[in-house]
Amino acid sequence: MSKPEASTPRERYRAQVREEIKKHAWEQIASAGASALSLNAIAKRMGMSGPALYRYFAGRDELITELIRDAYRSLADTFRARAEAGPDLRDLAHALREWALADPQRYFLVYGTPVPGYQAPDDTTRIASEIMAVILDACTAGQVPDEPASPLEEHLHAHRDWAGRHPAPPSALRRALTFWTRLHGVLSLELAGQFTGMRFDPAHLYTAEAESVARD
Amino acid sequence: MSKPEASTPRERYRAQVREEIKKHAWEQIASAGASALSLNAIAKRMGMSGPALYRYFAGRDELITELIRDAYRSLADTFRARAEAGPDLRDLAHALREWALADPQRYFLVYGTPVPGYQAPDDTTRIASEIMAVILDACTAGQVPDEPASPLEEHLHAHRDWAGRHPAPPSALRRALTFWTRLHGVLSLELAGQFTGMRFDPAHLYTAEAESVARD
DNA sequence: TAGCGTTGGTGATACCTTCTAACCATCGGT
DNA sequence: ACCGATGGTTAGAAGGTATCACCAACGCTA
Repeated sequence: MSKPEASTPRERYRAQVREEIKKHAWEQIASAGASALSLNAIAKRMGMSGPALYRYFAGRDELITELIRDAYRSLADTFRARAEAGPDLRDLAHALREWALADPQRYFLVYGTPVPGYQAPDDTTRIASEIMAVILDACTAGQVPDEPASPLEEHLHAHRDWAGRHPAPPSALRRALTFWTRLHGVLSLELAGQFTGMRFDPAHLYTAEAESVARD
Repeated sequence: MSKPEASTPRERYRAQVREEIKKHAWEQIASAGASALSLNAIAKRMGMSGPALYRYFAGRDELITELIRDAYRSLADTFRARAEAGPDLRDLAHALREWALADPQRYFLVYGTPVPGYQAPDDTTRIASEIMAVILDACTAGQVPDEPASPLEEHLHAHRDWAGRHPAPPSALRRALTFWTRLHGVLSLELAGQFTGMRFDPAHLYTAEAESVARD
């Protein structure tokens, strides 16, 4: 999942055990949420007792941090993979939804409720901007160079540090952000179960929102 | 906050202690998130020891459920209060953002990451539909009776149980949902700190999204 | 091949949490 | 003045994180 190559057999064993720990952690998170993750329970399921896990992770926080990192990487990978088939916003939107529905708690680990004190590791921001670059590509692609910029677009263009060195016009900056926020809006509410009870199909709403960004 | 009137002095005292417990709970949630809520810590801060709180709440879950209920009621109240000044979507959007920024963790308690097993109490769905009714009012107000309905609007109209007996045309159903999802998309990402690092002002993006629903 | 440092695993322990059980005090109505 | 309902206490079970001291086993090196 992360580092397939290891030189010595010791390191290979270590990496393998770490992966097994993470595997059990994901199962536990998927079934009861991240807040219910228990190192003790993982250890028991792996046949070893309690404190052994501390040889592989400094503590619960470091394990969760590692899972967040993996989730980020996984999302970035699926985005990049999809983008290689052509920079289409609808495709990206569909890939995002597939990825989220495959494991809702994994989505929430990345985009869900944050713990007030917690600081995401700095390399996740690098992955986040990698994701944003793919979106910016797709937003820049099908667009005519420049129409007159709206006030919002002026503002975003004035603070475009987050776009890095990407040559996206102001309108693409705005479209990339609304792509992100609109899809997250529908998706997170759907995954949170806020639509259950209402009988409509969230997929239709989702594709309509994706369309609203693609055509404008 | 919830039941100001009580007959006997005993019940009055009980209600008062319950409110104080909730007050401390909110402080704790605001500073460390809902997952870090500790009944023991609350009891200590109130000068009484441990299990006394179980005379007032059956357990941690019931306390959190009560907080969620209060949060829902608070949001519905601010919505209704704002709606009495006239059914304007921009005003509602502004009221929502104010309410969310006042206490981000309270927002996440309502719309944030759900615990897989947990079931929201059924009376929250009643409050949720009350909120939705206000939005539907505002969406129906400034609208011409009927343009040709889009496929999404047809679908929503075919499954309009969630709108109750509200006389909203198909276009209003769609606008109400996108109002909800688009604003939640910007707001939740902002509150989660996903925009920190990017230097732009989320307020501009938020008002632009509110505008996008108001004008269409 | 013998030695030995590094590494992985163990049980004991401290300290936290939720929550139950048993006991006691106090309030308020009859 | 009595007595049940109510509120509060301590003790304790069960389970969590995390540290410590100890032990075994692996693998490199002399």
